[in-house]
Amino acid sequence: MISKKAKYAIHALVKLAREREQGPILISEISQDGNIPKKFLEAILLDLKRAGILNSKKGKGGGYYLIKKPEDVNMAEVLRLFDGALALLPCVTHKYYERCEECVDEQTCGIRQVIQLVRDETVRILKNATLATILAMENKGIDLTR
Amino acid sequence: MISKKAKYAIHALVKLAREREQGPILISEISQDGNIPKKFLEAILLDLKRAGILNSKKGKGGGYYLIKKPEDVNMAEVLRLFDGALALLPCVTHKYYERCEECVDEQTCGIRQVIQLVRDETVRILKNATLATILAMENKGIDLTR
DNA sequence: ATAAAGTCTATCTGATTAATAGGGTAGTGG
DNA sequence: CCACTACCCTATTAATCAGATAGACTTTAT
Repeated sequence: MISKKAKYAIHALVKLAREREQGPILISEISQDGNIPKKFLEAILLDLKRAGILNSKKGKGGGYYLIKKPEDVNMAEVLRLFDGALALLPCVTHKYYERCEECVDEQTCGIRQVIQLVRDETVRILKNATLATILAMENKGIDLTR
Repeated sequence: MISKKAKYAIHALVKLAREREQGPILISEISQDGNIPKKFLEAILLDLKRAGILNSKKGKGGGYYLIKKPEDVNMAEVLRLFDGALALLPCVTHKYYERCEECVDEQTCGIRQVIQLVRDETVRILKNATLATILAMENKGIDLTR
């Protein structure tokens, strides 16, 4: 399961992408719109700013806005930012790699190979899922799951 | 990330499948073999017994043994048993379904659709990964990740 | 009977998640 | 230049869960 933090982040990003023509958007507006605790959201948006996805403007008429192009913000990046590795085991990640003590030979470990397959597919799908494709799906009412 | 409990469970199952011709295997042997805390492992094996995957025999010569065929025990089942839903969001699960408050229209929610895709692929791979296929991979030294 | 082995109940610690509070600081319009 | 707005920062908290441990109990083979 992804954390609420990541989920809130995605909702905020989708909103910011959808309304990116309208200038900076207030934290309080995003908060109300998405049922997200305001203070909690502040921290999330800050993280996204530090990650170079958003920027902010203070004072009257301020707020947050997207600086990356919607097609350049993918879900793999966002989930990694808030929840760390996407893989189900530390031994199949790059950045968060950790060896399993019980593993005699990592190269032939059957469990590891299965988890690796899952990870590869997950990353592939999440990298294809950008704010642009998400918006497109919502606009066109396409339902991929049917 | 999957819990240690699930990981321990898989390791124990693989061992029990590998050595299933040799009669019941002691908790303590599985424990030592896999660097798994014995008391912790006890609870895990009990869960697997209650789930109808293992059976046990008390007293001398006792221990745990597989009652399902290795090809009938898949990783989706095991992970669900210990970690609950495989999906990344509660709104795309069946058994653990929970609606997102912020979701206006679930049918067209772009985020949900992406997560649904990930879930479907994950389930597909994990259902194909049985104890039998894992053993086969280890025996033949096949490395799917290369 | 007795030793071997699984079963049950209870508890504990530490980490993490989610959230809240309250103030500090800095841009911006008038 | 000043007041307003809204971002920024620190600390704390409650709840939950993961992981692990302890000890007594029950069943079974010999």
